[in-house]
Amino acid sequence: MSKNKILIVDDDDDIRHLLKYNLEKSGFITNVAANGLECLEMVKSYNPDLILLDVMMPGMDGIEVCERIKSDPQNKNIFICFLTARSEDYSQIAGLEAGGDDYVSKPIKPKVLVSRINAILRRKSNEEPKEVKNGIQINYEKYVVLKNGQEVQLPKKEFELLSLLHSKPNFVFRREQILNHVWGTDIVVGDRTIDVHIRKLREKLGDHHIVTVKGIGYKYIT
Amino acid sequence: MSKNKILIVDDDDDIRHLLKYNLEKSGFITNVAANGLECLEMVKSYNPDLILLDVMMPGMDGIEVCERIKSDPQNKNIFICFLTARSEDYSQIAGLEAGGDDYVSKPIKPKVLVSRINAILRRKSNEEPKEVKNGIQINYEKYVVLKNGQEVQLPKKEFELLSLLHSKPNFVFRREQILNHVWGTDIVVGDRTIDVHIRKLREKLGDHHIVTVKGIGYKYIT
DNA sequence: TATTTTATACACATGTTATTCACAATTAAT
DNA sequence: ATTAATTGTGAATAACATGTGTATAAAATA
Repeated sequence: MSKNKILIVDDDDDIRHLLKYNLEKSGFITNVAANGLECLEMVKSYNPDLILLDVMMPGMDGIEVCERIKSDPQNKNIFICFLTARSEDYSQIAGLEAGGDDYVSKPIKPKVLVSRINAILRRKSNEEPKEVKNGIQINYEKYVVLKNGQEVQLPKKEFELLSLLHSKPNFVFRREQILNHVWGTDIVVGDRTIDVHIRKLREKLGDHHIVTVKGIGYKYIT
Repeated sequence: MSKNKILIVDDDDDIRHLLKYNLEKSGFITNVAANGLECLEMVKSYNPDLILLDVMMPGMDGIEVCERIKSDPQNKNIFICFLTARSEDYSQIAGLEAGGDDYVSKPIKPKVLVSRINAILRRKSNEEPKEVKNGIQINYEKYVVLKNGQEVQLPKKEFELLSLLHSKPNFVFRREQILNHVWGTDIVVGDRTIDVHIRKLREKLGDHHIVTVKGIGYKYIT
């Protein structure tokens, strides 16, 4: 795999340098642009694999830039990751609709960013649709579950619980393991909490997906 | 059994030392790597039995490291245990799909970690002879017994009892040994308890697998 | 703040599993 | 063959784990 080229687009000088420094340290090839127009030009000349795109910029904002890039089919395999301030909730949604592939909230933690970038690039290389297991498919980006193609919105805990079981079908997760991952090692919840969430999942997805292994835990079966 | 070699991979210095200290105190041989690349090299030179692998690392993240390791069939019996923060994206837990065998959530409690590691290594030593013995095969992950390919769900005690006998075919386990393994040294049960469980196993699996050795105990025959 | 949704708690119902026990059957040794 | 020790068996019960209805707390949302 050749090294991945990343284009950093932000009007803030410090942020550009911070990101450039960290990403190069992590083995990426980078280039920078200070505004939307520069960015559009760089896309042609530099041909990046991924663009880190600030949403809020003077002149053309990130969303518009994204739309313009994505409107050219030639750029369809350039991934775009928005950089957003935590407060700008709207831009996140709008941005993803505009064709963004992910977003990272400021303040940016380099470690988080790198790992997120790796995730995006991994997704790129996979590209294959997520596996459907026993009629259930999980979309981590949208945070929804697809049951026979139908979107089902699950509350956070239920989603996480299902994700966990679904991630390794037929593997029996011990209650302790489930607790550690969905609730965390320090948080203490009652004995019946897992059961209740399992019940809700069964109500929503049907009884035949999650099997109880008495004395041990639960498993998602295929 | 020779001591088990554990490779600790984390970019955080403190965590590396904490883990190294605790694991060595518990009798493991350890070595450390600070990032994915180092890890890959250590895999070749150090040949660990188990890798504790941080998921979120700058540069190559844990999942990618895992994928690379597992892609080499030579490494198929190296166990990988992820270290994950609870907050991390669940798509990352899909690391289990990447071939991870288990995971531990941060913050890491040394005792929990050690016991988890022991469990993994035990599983390893059990799993290696994944052999079908006299038509019966045991799958520890799924917690099921395969009788001529048919899955049979056994209650916990029965499963453990069968596992024990099955682990050493034709070896006669004394009743006292069985008691220690399945029930533990402190728990006291009546004389007939073992017999009753043996009976249930025979009912479910057929009479010709477990043989009574009068005055001594039982054995699983092949 | 009011309202709705989500998460947890808890008591109890239910079903399963583990254990006990009295006695029958088997075995090995005398 | 008789005996003593040991194991098998059926049925009862204890112990336990999980499911469920409902209440309440906490969090998210309007």
